[in-house]
Amino acid sequence: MSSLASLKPLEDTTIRGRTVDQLRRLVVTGELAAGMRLTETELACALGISRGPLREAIRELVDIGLLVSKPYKGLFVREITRKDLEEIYSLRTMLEKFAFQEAWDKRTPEALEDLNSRNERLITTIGTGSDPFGPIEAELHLHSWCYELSGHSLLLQSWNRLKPNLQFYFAMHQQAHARQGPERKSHDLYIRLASGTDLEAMLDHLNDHMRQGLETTIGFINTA
Amino acid sequence: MSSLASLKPLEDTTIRGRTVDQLRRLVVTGELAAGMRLTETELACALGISRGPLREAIRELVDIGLLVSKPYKGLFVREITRKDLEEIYSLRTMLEKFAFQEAWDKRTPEALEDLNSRNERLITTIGTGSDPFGPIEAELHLHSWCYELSGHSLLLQSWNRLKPNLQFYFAMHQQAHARQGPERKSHDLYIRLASGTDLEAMLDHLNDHMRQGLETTIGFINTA
DNA sequence: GATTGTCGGATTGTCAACAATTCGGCTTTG
DNA sequence: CAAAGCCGAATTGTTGACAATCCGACAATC
Repeated sequence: MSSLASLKPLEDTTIRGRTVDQLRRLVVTGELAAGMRLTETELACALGISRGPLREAIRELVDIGLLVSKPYKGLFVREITRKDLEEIYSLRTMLEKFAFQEAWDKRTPEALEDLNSRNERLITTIGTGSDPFGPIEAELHLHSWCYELSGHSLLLQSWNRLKPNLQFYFAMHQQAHARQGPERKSHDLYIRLASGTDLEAMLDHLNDHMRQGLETTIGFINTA
Repeated sequence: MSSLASLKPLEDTTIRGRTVDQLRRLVVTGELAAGMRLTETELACALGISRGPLREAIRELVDIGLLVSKPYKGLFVREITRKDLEEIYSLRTMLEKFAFQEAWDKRTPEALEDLNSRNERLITTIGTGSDPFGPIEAELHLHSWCYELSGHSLLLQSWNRLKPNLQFYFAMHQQAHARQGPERKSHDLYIRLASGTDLEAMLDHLNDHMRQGLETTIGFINTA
């Protein structure tokens, strides 16, 4: 049983699946600069695939919001305005509060252990400065906890759609400020309240947590 | 200016766009029965198009949740379980409450007039029994008001993703019960509170409104 | 001088054929 | 008789070529 739990889902073998992953990575890491223009033919050539599966992959990223398609003009990497960011954060706040409400009574000891291990991983990852995007992923993985625990598949799906946009913005912000991502202490209270008995306090904290995240990162957006 | 405002966006000219529309219509009206098996080749043949654009259209509907794709086995029209329905309603309740919070201070006289006209249209549509799906669309159009008014594009997008699932279920339920869709009076209080000054009362009513909608329709689902 | 018409280049949209993968049942084997 | 291996049909995945569309700039016209 324990050996089965350590099994990781085998990597997507279809070209479309791999292309989605790769394009998403390229976008959220900023390797494809925001606003950059792409064309299907170029991309297909660069990736060494044909346009069929590429188009399907592109359409998925467009749907998520990472790419913007301007018909007959080209494909563009999304740019984030202040309004976009505010929308992302306000929707996220609401989703996460809902997730905690749904997950609250499902917090078994195992689940709380899982939460702690995610936090540990975040702390560890912040320590090692090798992969600059590791901490971002670790933080989002920590926050995914409540969504997964909620057992609400539609909610989890919404979160998974929102996540890449956050990832994208985090990386963009990190790059612009040359900073090392999330702080070590910023999630201590989050974990403590999430493990505690006061749901209302947790929900209140989420408002603060999110607002703080928004405010500390909103500075350098040009209010286009 | 007034003549320009009456212009409607010209219908999607791409095969993919039209296919998405048509497939969605077929699914939400129940013309393609829930659980029904489809194959790309069959569909492409029946629609008179090739598999390229069809695949892209399919993928969009799969993403929304109207179709489920079982690789190498076929494509299936989604089936709705009791849990699905509860998830749809709980998420919708949360989204709509949020929408009203965001839209509350934006309720201009014009906006309220718009709301009333949507309600009028719903009442009218219920009267004429020609198109059995008219009332469903009219009701969803009424509920779209708060999302559109909120100015929150991400929120509106979430609603637009959820909507077809509701539509699908409404039609399914209506067909099973041979009923004429929404009641005339069921939205009176909704409109009155939405036009009023007590946001809290509106939010409370949304809880009731949704729970009622869920309870009156949950009966015939086989709890698979 | 501003509006309308036209043309070339670029991009996306579409198609039909081909390749790869999977599943279910049958056979084989111990 | 149970379990593993194998085979063929069905389905999706992929490709490269072709067609339709759109944009921007330049020319023509009023």
